[in-house]
Amino acid sequence: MNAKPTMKDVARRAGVSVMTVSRAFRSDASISDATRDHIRKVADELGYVFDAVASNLRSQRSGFVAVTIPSINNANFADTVAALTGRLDAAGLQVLLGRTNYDMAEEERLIGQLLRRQPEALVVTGGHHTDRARRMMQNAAIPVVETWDLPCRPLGHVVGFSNAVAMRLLVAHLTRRGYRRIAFIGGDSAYDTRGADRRRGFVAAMEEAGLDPSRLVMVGPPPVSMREGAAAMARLLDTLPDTEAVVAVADPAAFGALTECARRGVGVPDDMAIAGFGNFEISGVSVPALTTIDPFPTRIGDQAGGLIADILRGTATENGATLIEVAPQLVARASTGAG
Amino acid sequence: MNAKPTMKDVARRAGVSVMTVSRAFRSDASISDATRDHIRKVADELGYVFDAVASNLRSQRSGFVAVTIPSINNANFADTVAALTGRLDAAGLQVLLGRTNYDMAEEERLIGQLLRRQPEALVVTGGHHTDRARRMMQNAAIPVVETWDLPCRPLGHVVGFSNAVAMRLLVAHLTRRGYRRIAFIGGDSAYDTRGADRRRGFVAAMEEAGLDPSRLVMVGPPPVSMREGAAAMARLLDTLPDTEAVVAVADPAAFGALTECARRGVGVPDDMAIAGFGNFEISGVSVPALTTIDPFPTRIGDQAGGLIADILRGTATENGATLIEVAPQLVARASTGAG
DNA sequence: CTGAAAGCGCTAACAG
DNA sequence: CTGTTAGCGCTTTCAG
Repeated sequence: MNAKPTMKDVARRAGVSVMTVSRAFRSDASISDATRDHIRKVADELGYVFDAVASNLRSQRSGFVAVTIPSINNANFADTVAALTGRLDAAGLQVLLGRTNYDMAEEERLIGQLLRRQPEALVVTGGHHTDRARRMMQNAAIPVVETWDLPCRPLGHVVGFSNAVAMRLLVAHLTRRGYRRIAFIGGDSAYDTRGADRRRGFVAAMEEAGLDPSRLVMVGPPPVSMREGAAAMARLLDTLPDTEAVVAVADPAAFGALTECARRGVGVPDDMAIAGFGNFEISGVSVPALTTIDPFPTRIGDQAGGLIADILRGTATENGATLIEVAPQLVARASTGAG
Repeated sequence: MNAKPTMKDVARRAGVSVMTVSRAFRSDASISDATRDHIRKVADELGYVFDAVASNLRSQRSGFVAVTIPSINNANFADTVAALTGRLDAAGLQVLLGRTNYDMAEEERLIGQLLRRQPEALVVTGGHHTDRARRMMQNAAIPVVETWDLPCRPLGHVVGFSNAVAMRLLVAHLTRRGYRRIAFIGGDSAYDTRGADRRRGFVAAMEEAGLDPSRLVMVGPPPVSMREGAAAMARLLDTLPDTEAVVAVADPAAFGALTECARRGVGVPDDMAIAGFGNFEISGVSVPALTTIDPFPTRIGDQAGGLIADILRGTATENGATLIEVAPQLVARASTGAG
């Protein structure tokens, strides 16, 4: 065995032309079953591996969909990517995944890298981007889908929800249950734009309810870890001990806060109510279970994937930009006295 | 603006040859700084995007490293991928990630898909593969690294540890602290090969200690969720109430077991000791904190990434296969009466 | 340091 | 249903 066999080698050995071999490796092409089976068998014997790089260049179709997420290790984004991958896989498309680490500058760099691979569509998490990143995406002349947000200035398609509105659901739930002195635990707003949106939503909802929105505990850059959630709760209990309820930017932080209460013998929800965001697995299992918001990550991925598959297949109208709102839902549980 | 500009367009506009433009987009090529700056500026004005597909075909270097992991949403694998990505990124390589869903048949399919993209190296999680997958990887004539395991028949390089030996650390820790009736909570062994290795390691260690290794609670296919961990603990408390300690196949399941004890008023560690695997964030934050094994996922990713970067750069010896053992470590905490 | 010619492996477009 | 011709956009190779 010398160099890697190409279609030419398969063609020679199978006694057909290269073009026929090419057809044997595609699903739609018109070719007799007998010929296809024969060619495939010969290819297997030779250890032939189809060269997608050459195929992509000639056909000007990469089969890639570039996807950026803030973090790989986050159940919400992972669920979206899983659903998205499933939909795209069914359409013969492959996800090219990049992680921004909650950093717009890194997102810009990443998008530049990904676009070199000639993706057929681009899915980004969030609606905040650097100007250069916006320009690159617009110039790319491919469908762009922003997710997990409802951007003010959409680049193209949108599959998401308003993070601010989601927080209102939480504040409304807490005020309905009689909580007044409500605090917010979040990350450094300079980085996590979705987290900042949630904080703004919290503040706005508190103001509308005529409550003091100034109980804000900000920790380091996102994601806010369980440990940071615990530390934030410790700070809160030390400095604002009359706080009645806490909303955390996400469930892991909320769980951390819960553990701090457990360590200090602060009863949840009797002495302190706690709510999170994301409906992570832990929020349903912890004792007590955590009230949270379900943003339906799988639905987001399904919708985005379906949209892209339709557009690339030419099925979609593609008249302007699609806006698919996936409405988040309150999940009321014991940590706020519900359930 | 018509079609997407190519190097030819940039070359014409910059008054140089295509070759010079090509050089302007690489770091090593010999070209004057003035020319490079000029070309880059022209390219920016034109909105030129380097076409990696064409570059790959001609140079026969894709810049891809294919990586398979069982699940995206798992802190351990995510940490390995993050570290790996960091190392490879520094070497100008891009990760092409695929998820096997803990399924060897899916792994086989995925590897076939990934190899068509002409990756320069392949990193797989685990040392168990279908025969066809093994053959594909061997025929690919690229460096293969198996991780998170110490395979009996390595395909090439290995960066990992013995899952069985890791369980011995846990059993030794528990017996040292006086626990005798120790149970194991794990997933359906037909699927999760690493989980099955851990179960075997548990059984072997129990036998060596002269203890009964038959307290096994197997739940569904992996990953074992928190909820399944809780259900398994419930079953255990109902059917084998004299059990003194539990080892779970991974931390989430261990945490689920812990919550079931909390719901039932079973004291941990006084009435029941619990240990997990993976040193996930939750094991350090839960109340009580969970004893676990740290498999050093970041170290695995760093080592695998460094190895590949060295090999592809031609720095590595590449005489045969490298074996890098990353020894896992016991993290003793309150859930087994330690810490 | 810069340029001209050739071709990577495959498929679009057409012809039969 | 199968074959022929040309060429995707870049880089290797060689020459200046």
